[in-house]
Amino acid sequence: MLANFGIGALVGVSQDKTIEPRPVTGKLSVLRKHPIFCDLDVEAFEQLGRYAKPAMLKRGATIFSRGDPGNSLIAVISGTVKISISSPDGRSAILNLIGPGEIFGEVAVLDGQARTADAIANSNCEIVVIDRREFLPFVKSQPALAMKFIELLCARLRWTSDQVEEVILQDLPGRLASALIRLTDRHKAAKDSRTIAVTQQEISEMVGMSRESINKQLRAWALRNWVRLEHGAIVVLDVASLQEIAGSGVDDD
Amino acid sequence: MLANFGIGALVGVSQDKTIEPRPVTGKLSVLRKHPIFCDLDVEAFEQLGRYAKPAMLKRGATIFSRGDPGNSLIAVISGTVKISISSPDGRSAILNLIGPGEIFGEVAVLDGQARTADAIANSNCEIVVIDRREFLPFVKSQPALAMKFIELLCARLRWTSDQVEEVILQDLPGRLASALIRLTDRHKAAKDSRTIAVTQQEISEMVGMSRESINKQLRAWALRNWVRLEHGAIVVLDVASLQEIAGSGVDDD
DNA sequence: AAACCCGTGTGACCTGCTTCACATCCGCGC
DNA sequence: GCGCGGATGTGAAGCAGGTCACACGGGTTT
Repeated sequence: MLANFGIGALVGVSQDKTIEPRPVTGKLSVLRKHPIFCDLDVEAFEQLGRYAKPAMLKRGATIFSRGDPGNSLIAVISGTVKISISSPDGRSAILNLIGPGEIFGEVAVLDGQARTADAIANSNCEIVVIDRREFLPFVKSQPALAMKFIELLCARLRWTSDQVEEVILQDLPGRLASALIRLTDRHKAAKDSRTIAVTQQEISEMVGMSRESINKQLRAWALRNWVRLEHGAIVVLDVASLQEIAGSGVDDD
Repeated sequence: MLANFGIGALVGVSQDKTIEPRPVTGKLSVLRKHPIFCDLDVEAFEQLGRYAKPAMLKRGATIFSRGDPGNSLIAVISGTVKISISSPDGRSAILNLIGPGEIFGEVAVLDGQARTADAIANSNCEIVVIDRREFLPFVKSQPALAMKFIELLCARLRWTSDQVEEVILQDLPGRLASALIRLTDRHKAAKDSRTIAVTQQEISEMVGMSRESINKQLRAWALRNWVRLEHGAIVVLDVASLQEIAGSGVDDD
């Protein structure tokens, strides 16, 4: 049962001595670059490392579900995690994709409320979990950290507001273009900034439109060499043209 | 000129000046209840009062526009302010309505980036403006305040995520029902919790659908006594039924 | 009271997107 | 290599909701 990969597995990982040759710090080095932690002094970061419980997840594993108590902050070491919500009738929407070196689940940890969305491993993943009871005092002991979190939350808020704006004001081409641009921006740290490793199904769920419609639009753009379609990935060739579409409701085609 | 609608009238305090012995602090008392400020000690709050520059606005006045530098935090004393965005082709979307005792514009102040939306007085308003250069140091001098802002940002994030969810997953009845419920929740402090003082045009912009469609749906519900429609207001009569619609994509009608 | 303006109410038509129903392609396990 | 499942490609048909074009009503300005 997949449920085993859930909270139980995550929280209880402390006892694994076999998997862990070096202390957690090795894996955690990806996190060192994250804006939240980059300014932390060495001792504090190692302290954090002691709180972090590592876990491996198989694709499809549930990390937490909407309504769960927000007991932990999660950082992704490798793989990607999908933050999504789903309606009773089976439709689902992807709110965010979290990649290596990023963290998620901070809202519920910080305000103590229930999780508002589901977190599911989108590929095989390596993550670390930090318990709320250890993390909150830690934040309070590091005054600068609180400001960092404020910045993080502001960034999230901007990202989410952008989504609202797109979905309400723009039509299919506009939304799709905006989404592609946001995704290239996000991954610009990666080697090939223009290649976005997502399926069309995933894009459709991020944008809130049907997979078929997305495919047709992408295809139209592929003919004009604005994008190139690959298996499980989209390569953005002409950012400027997409920005044109995203910026104003002007019709293309 | 309508401008001398008078502070007294707006604040809801009687015109006679006897009620208002002290200047700014009196107006600011509305803010004292706000979660951000309620735990502040007296001196700190008065300090804040000294930073606050009061202003009167006529309906339709622009407080800031998207792209402006985020120089100030604004608190509403009386009236309501509309946070919205608009596309080049004239369509516009309302992200939030800010009422008396609430604050807005904190994101840009906290992260130093540009404003992502427009703020416009939705009625004649009395506001106070706090400059970023005074406010940021103040926040840092009050450690508890940073945590308060974290909570505020979390709440905003939840509000905005809810919006994304609604807009992506739900159809017209669902979105409308959700919006009405959220609005009744917000105003439950007011005298009549079930009366929402918004026009149908405004609702349509919050929900991202046409005014006509909204009207037809509301009318259908009015026949069933789920709501009552008034001039510039909607009275929610049967919250449970609306929750039913909002909760699952089940079709009504 | 007449003239406005703004919010509301309502129908007829139009369209962008969904749904459905497929065919195809690619990668991967056996 | 063969088969299977997930990802992609594509057309036909339907419908939710948008757009347009009105009419009404009530409140406030002149």
